[in-house]
Amino acid sequence: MSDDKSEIPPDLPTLADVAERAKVSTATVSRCLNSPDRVVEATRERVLKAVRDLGYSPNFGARALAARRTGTVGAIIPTMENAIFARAMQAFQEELRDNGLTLLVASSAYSPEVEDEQIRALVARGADALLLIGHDRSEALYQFLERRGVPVLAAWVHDTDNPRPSIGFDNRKAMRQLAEKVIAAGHRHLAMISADQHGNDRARERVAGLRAAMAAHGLEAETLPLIETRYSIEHGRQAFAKLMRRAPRPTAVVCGNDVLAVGALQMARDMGLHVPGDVSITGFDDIEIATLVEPPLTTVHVPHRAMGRQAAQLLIEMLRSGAPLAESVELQTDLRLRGTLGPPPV
Amino acid sequence: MSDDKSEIPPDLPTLADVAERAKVSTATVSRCLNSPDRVVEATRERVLKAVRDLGYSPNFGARALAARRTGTVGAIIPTMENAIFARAMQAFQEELRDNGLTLLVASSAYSPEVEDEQIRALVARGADALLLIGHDRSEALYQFLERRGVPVLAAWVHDTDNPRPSIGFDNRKAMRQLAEKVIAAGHRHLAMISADQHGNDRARERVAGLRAAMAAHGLEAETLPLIETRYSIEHGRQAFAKLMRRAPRPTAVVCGNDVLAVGALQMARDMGLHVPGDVSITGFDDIEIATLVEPPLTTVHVPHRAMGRQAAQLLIEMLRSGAPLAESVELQTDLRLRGTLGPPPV
DNA sequence: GACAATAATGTAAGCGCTTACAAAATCCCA
DNA sequence: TGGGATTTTGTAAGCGCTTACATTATTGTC
Repeated sequence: MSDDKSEIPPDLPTLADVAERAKVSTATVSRCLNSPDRVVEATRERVLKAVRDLGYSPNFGARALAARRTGTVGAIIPTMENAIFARAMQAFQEELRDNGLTLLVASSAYSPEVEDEQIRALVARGADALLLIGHDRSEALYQFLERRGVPVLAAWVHDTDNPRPSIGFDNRKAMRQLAEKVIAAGHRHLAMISADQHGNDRARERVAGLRAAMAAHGLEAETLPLIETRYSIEHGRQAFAKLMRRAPRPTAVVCGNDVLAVGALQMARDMGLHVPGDVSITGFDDIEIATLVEPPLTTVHVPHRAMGRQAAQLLIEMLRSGAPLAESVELQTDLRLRGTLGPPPV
Repeated sequence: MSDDKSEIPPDLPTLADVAERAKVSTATVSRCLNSPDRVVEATRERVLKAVRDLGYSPNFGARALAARRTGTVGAIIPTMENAIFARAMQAFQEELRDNGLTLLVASSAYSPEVEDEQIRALVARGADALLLIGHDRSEALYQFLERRGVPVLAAWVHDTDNPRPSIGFDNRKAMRQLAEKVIAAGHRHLAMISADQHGNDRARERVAGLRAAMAAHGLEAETLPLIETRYSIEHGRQAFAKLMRRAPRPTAVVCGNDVLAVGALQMARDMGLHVPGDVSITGFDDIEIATLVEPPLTTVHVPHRAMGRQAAQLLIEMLRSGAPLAESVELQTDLRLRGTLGPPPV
């Protein structure tokens, strides 16, 4: 509108300018850039020189429009604020980059509605493929993505019951293994702090894993004290305090992830409770803070980097083959038994 | 090439389809979507209904090509692996989103070369504007950006000597304030662990801040034991161990950021040194881990969220006005004096 | 009620690239 | 060395949208 001292639109060189300078057609220039081996060397060099001389770089929109793809992959993660997804995203991005693709990240704040919106936004922005966390989302959304031919890969989960492609691990099994150790340590009064299970299959599976272990050892899984709360240290603190007011007081608090566990640990310290002497605490994820706290956290180690890297590889494969289906990949987790788990107080 | 069971390109509805269904021209549909108030209500409703019925959503490439902008803002941060930039980026993204813009993030791994490459990649992807960390980069790069008319904002710095727009704080002043406290506590043998100063003005300024404080109090700033290392807990550990072998042994180790400080703290513990009894340690940034460690870290608090949010606002303003210049904004940091700083051992 | 001003809509020309197809150049071997 | 096979290059038709400008409808004024 009001163009005060409106800059003159910096008139950038186009393909045609390069073509003219190199005395070839635009098609040849395009080939030089996209499939160099379909052009004879002498021509290619001439063209590339023209590109350099002019400082040419292709117009993204035009390329996307003509090629009907953008070379962009989207990822929607629940949060960027803590380290849970950071490492995997870093690896994911590196691998994409090595393959000439760009990453577009958005976060959903653990809200299915926001996630829905973000997915549509990323697709509208031209994401060629999508990485999502978990499987839990509406059928309508999956249809929308299928209709648009956007391949989707779910990370952080491996669930043989779900046919959609995924890269991840079996959350239930992993939590169950950990829970077995907790029970083996002698605990009978367990409690859990979890993320909201709504729209979060990882959280649900982890709760189920704990319950399964309890049931297998004759503990009443149905009456497990369980608090669902947001993923933050502060919420972990509060949930822990609430659980400690229960009677009988839990001797072990299993947390759905490390962030909650660190909050619990802090609150235990503030309440003057000794860990693991008075109460044991476990986490899930094995992010960096797990080893920073004192005592270090007993948790489930998740291979974040491998998951990120392989996620990229799978997605690239899906993109190449044009087939929306890929085989799901299961990664293994392993237990990290550290200082916060011990026998219950006598 | 080989199209095994190649999906039929899902033929998505276009603007023209919507126009036909709503019995209007494509121009009117476009207006409904981009400047709804330039269309009378009845028409608008008819068009929006057609949009809904058809499940239409605009083609990104076409829109970018025709409108000569993409609605995308790029950010290049040194790393995604730790929390230093996470919170600010989260706020940045939220603010952009509220204004209908999308964020494209890349990381440079603290390498100027990678950063250069990433900047060009983001611009090639059609970033309309860019958020970068610090001012340190080649003149050629700035020229490239200017030529393309891409507004750039530097975050994490405020340096009145540098005319380019920025949002951030005075790293030197902040570190100096902290150093004054360290010296006031009685320390005479200081040491520092910093990030590589090359291509990192924040690191440089922080070192300068410490030196300035030392000089002001008659300490030999030139002989300050200084180790430059990568930003990771492990590197912080190693650097700390090395510094402790110096004679005279430093009584206070000032770290260029919290990640290094936490590594130092861990190593102190492993070496059987009491903090702050035997040695004081300070950080910079005040990220979450600062309060998780024991004792909690004395550090400089940086207003991450405010920086991220305001960065978005400034960039939006630059985009709107078309003017590549904006006034730099200085944010205030403040000291968080916690458990890791005490008097030197007697 | 006529006419100018203003608002709403339509027409159509690109935006800069990719790619199917056509044409030209080069290669290979009898 | 001729002529088909193959490689290299050119021609030109879009890709789906925005927007300047033209046209038509509506409003207000006297």
